Amino acid sequence: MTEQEQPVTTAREERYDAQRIEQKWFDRWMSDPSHYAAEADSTKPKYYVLEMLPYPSGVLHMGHVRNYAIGDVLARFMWMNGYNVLHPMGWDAFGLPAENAAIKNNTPPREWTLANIAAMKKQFNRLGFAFDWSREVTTCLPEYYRWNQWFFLKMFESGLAYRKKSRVNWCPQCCTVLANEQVVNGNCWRHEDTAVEQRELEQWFLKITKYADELLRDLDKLPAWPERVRTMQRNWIGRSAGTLVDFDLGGKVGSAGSTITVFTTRVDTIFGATSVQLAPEHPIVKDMTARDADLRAKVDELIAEQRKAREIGDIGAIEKHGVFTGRYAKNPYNGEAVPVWVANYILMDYGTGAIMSVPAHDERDYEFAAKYNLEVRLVILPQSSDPEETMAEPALPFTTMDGILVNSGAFSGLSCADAIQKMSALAEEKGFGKATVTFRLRDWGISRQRYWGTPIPMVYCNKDGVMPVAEKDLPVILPENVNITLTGGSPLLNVPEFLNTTCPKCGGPARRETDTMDTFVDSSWYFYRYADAHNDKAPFDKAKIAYWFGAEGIDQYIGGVEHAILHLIYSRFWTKFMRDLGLVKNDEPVKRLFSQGMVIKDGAKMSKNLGNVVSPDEMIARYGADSARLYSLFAAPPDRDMDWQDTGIEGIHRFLGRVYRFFLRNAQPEHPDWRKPVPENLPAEARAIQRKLHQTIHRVTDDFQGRWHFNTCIAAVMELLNEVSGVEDSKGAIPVSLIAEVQRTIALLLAPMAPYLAHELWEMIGEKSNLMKAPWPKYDAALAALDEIEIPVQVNGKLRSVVVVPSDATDDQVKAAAVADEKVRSSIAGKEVLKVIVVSKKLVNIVVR
RNA sequence: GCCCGGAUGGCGGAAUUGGCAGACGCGCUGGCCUUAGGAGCCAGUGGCCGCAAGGCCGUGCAGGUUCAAGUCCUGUUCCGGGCACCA
Repeated sequence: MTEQEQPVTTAREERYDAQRIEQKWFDRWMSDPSHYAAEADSTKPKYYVLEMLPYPSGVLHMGHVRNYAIGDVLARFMWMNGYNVLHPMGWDAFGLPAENAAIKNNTPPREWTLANIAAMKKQFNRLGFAFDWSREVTTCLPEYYRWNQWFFLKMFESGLAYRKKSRVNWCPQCCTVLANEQVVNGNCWRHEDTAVEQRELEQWFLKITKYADELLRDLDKLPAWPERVRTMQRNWIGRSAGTLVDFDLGGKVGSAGSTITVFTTRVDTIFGATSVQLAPEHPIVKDMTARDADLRAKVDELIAEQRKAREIGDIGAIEKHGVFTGRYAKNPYNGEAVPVWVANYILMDYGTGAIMSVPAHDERDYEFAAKYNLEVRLVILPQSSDPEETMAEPALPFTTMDGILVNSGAFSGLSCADAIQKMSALAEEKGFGKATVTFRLRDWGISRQRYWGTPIPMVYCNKDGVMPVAEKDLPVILPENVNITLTGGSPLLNVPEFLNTTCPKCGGPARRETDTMDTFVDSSWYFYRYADAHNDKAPFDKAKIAYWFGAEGIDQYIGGVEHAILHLIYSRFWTKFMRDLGLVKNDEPVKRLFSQGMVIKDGAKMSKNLGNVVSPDEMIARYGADSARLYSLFAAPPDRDMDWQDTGIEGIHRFLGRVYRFFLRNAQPEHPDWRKPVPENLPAEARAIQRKLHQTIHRVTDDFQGRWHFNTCIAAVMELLNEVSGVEDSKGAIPVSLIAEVQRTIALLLAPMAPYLAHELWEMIGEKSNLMKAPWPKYDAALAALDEIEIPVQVNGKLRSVVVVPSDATDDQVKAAAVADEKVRSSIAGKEVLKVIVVSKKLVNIVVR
């Protein structure tokens, strides 16, 4: 039998053996450590693509595979398009799980973490991710965290790092403090069923609020970020413009003075204020309760309620109530004395902890006033284009800004917006208030009472007080062989050789800070370190940052939306601080951000509890890394949640098998025509293949550059394969040179997504160059064009026929063909043709009656 | 309560600019090949009516704009996410 006549079988040698192929290329790639390294002094344009660094838990999950597959595809695509690509990877290696593991397995956190890193690195490499390991960053190593300490000292010098006693969120499971950002619905973000407690502790804070305005404003500089993320950050920063107004108590109550300053966004309603409401923890309340045990008991109850609600995480759930203090305060606008209350719905940590209560124009105040029978005084009436509505008695509470002031002295008749401006100006002029802006954003508390983190480089001297460690003495090394317990307080308190030190100023005995830094410090600037990972003189060299970051930062950052607030707002803050230090020129760290969706199975996020976890190792063992990667790209567009289906990856694996066999049977690199150009004037069958080929290049390239719908890229290659899979039956009609072009192109198009198989195919067709950096195929519009096009013909908007016309047919010719079509004629027979709409090259619609 | 997403066959999804709804894959059905099949190949596969040709219906729901709507507008339901006594 000749080769062509052999029956279609999958003999042993024809089977797509992913393990064999992948092992072969794995060995080759791993033998060259600089295989994926960015070029040092390149004349090529740079492209910095980054995926968020993982926590080294020791085991990769499918979410990782998906996240890093997306980044890897992009990096490889950019290489093929001639860019100098930086695609680094590192480890977010500090954090509590290492301590938990230490307790459980009696393994030191460092050992445990480094072993996990080694294991995960192996998995990453096995998946074929093109990471430049020469720039690997591991945040738990002193060569990295010394720069956390260095930045901390710089912040301390600039007054951005400060210490204060404050009420903090305390997770009893973690035995440490949490940042506001780490409290989710009143629970710990790591222990979703553990309520966060409130404690008073001395803490280090970073003054992120200094940049609140800029962090908000510069969101407008980030059009290539998902709108969702920008909105979340906007809400988190929570800018609110309003007015401060002093209400006079007519005499000192205690040390907190005789003035209650309220914050309001609606000073225009102040003539309707019928009480002042204080937060239970307001300092003036303390004064007022000092000699009134009865009042104190009631206030303590309010405090307890608030605390409880905060711990449950639903502060809105408690019923509003309060207590009258017996005192009155003077409204400076009309001189009226209004009663002062303490209420459980007033928060001490927003605004000034005091409000004016305007029941007629605020929902909460209305609810409160109704309960205690406080006066409701209407001072705004509606203004509407409808005269019926204008100045009519509105339903209460009337909270909109579209209104006119009444009963407001000299301000009556003004619009709300005008009144706010004029009344704020008056306050400033008379000295009883001013326009102001408050933020929801709080300073970032970074102290953690844990061992496995960056030591805060400060010491406490009895003589000199709080002193920074000298820069030359960095790093402050985290000691090893520490007994780790979760009993509250840092394990470092029990390490005398760490704890006891000398004062940098006087040389006398001093005690080290034992708190370590929040691990979000580590991830706030790690991506700069990749540009100069081994610098031991500075966090990085400015010139290298200037090259890789340019004016706008990382070209493409990819990660989960769960970091939309925490990591990304801290990183933006850190960049602005570094810019002010003169270290970087970019205002923002990340130009383009992409948030990929989660991996779901059986309708839920994969989790051990639900038992719906799919192990990447198992998938790789069964189908190979290419199939795992390709399926994670094929199952859904990358920004959407992806539903994992075990049969889906089988389908992808079958597809790769079909590709492999198509090459196996049709590659003839020794054929004299193999490298010749494809002849012109191809027979129809060959021409169809050539057209499909160029259409496919077009579709895939478009999707890679534009909307990143890798699922349709893969579908396009599948269609191409379906189109050409019949060539074996038509030997002769298809020129060898065209088969060669098809095979070269398929290898190139698959190279970013399924690198192992693509490299094997590239070799099978006799190519010697490095596929990883081979030029991306060019599409030829003329070759992709159709000779004839199908035009659907509708009658009254319903499809009735399809006519085939030459692709250069005029609208009139198309119309003529449509009207001449037999099916069309029979469906318009006996009816009056009102109109014929011809959409060029698209469609004909005949409107009849 | 406010702010973002989303809803398309049995399933994942496609339709990029208002112009043939269901590409591609899974699953299913039938066939081929095989000692065998968890391999491979071919064909069919939105629903309803019909032997067929063909017809009617169909993108969460109710309206609207248009020659033409999954796509635009108004309202609404459900699902997911974020924020939330924020003054």
